[in-house]
Amino acid sequence: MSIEALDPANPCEACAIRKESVCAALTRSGLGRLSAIVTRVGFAPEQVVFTEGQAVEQVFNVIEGVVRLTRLLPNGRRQVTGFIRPGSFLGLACGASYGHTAEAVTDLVLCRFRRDRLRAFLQEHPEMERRVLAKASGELWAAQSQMLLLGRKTAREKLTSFLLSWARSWRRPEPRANGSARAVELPMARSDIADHLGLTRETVSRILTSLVLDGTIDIPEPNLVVLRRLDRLEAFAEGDA
Amino acid sequence: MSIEALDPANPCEACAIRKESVCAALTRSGLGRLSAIVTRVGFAPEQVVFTEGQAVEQVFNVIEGVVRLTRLLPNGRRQVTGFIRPGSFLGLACGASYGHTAEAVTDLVLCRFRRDRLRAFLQEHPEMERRVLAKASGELWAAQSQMLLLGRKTAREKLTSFLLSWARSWRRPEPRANGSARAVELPMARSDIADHLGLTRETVSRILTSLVLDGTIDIPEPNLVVLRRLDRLEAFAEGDA
DNA sequence: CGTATACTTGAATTGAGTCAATAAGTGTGG
DNA sequence: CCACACTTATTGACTCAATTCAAGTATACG
Repeated sequence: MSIEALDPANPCEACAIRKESVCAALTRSGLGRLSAIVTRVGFAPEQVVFTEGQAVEQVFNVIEGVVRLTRLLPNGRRQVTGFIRPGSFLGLACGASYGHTAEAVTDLVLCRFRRDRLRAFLQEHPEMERRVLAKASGELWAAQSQMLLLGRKTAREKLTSFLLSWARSWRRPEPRANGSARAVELPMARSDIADHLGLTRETVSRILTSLVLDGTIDIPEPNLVVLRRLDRLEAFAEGDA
Repeated sequence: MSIEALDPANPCEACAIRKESVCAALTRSGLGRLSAIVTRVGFAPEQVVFTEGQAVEQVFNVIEGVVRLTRLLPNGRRQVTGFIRPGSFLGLACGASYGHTAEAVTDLVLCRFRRDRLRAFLQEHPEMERRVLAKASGELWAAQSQMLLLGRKTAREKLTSFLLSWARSWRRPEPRANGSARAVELPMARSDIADHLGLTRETVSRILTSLVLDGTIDIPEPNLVVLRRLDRLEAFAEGDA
């Protein structure tokens, strides 16, 4: 199912997102040794990377694409606990088994490690381990923000908060700023957004249209949102409206 | 504001909750060295241990009592991100500043460490550091479960899930099992529960009464719940009803 | 004892969900 | 290139679970 891409020499050194990833802490020689224990793998949209409950034998660093983390309730209801972007790690802060299912939203390129090997590597590279811990505490912070959102925000606050935080995490592509407007790609489906925010796809749709109607955003194509009025979005996100 | 309790000799070795805490991994001599960098502090109900946004200079191990972690929205809405019971750590998985406010629900006894000192200690005691990491990944798992609860469960499912998980975490006191019933103390206010579950205090109250009326639980006093029908509670928690 | 605080209960309201229909893409094979 | 099936997104009408607002009751406290 997964496509192996064989990069010669020292692939990690050439890695596009190294600076934003946990690997940033490593020296050239460290990167060389890291290259020895890593495999690059690709996934097509909707492919499953790992499943909730599985034993954690592999961990992944996201190089390209977006990953969706989900948890299911017995009766089929779904919560998307997060969307993971390049530079983040999958599976490191898990215990013995994965706490959620990870699926590809877009085409995906991941670095795959055997967990025990990476653990051994980290023991010899405390500078990198420190960054792993920092990422983990960032994850916890994000999880708490999400609880606040899910428990105490209205539908419009949820959606505007989401748009803003997604826009902020979107560093790479062109900000395409024509008059303070910012184009943001939303590669995931409306139902993914809904399941992330504790809403239904219909509500997500309705609120997006209402934001278009009042000129706050534009949706030239379903997966592209132009944030026209950041000030107004921020006001909505804080509930001042 | 905080009361210092001066224990002589090797206080850590005598610690009642050592077995369930991160300190369990330490040998006697390790405990001795740990004693040297720890201070026991007490807090009265409603006292603030630390505040969201403060720089993390101290970290705490909960010895006795219940701590409430909260996050606020600008307009005053509150989310209780968790209730912390003895054996858990406060502040370790934070970055530079606390991600939430910690307040005493009951009378509290904490072990206080200077963060940098504990960090140095952990570097010399990887066996304990491993337990710290395990606790952190447990926290993350709990956070994700809470997201699922907040985003995708009904009020009754939320409340019954909460009662069950609180009962499970309640290991110390007498199970008081007369006919499979289990008495559980709920030291926090209804509004704390509501803010934890993303509900209002009125809804919490109403659902508790309905559970009493159909014989699933009993509430002999406002802060004591007797779980009469665990089977039924579990069914409610899963949404099979 | 009066007073504040927490909890419960009731009635009315409403935000978001459900159900149902339509529109807009997307891809396939003839 | 077009017709068909298929999926995803939007829109509308109606419903309902949970909130809001408003008492009322119990409990603790000085």
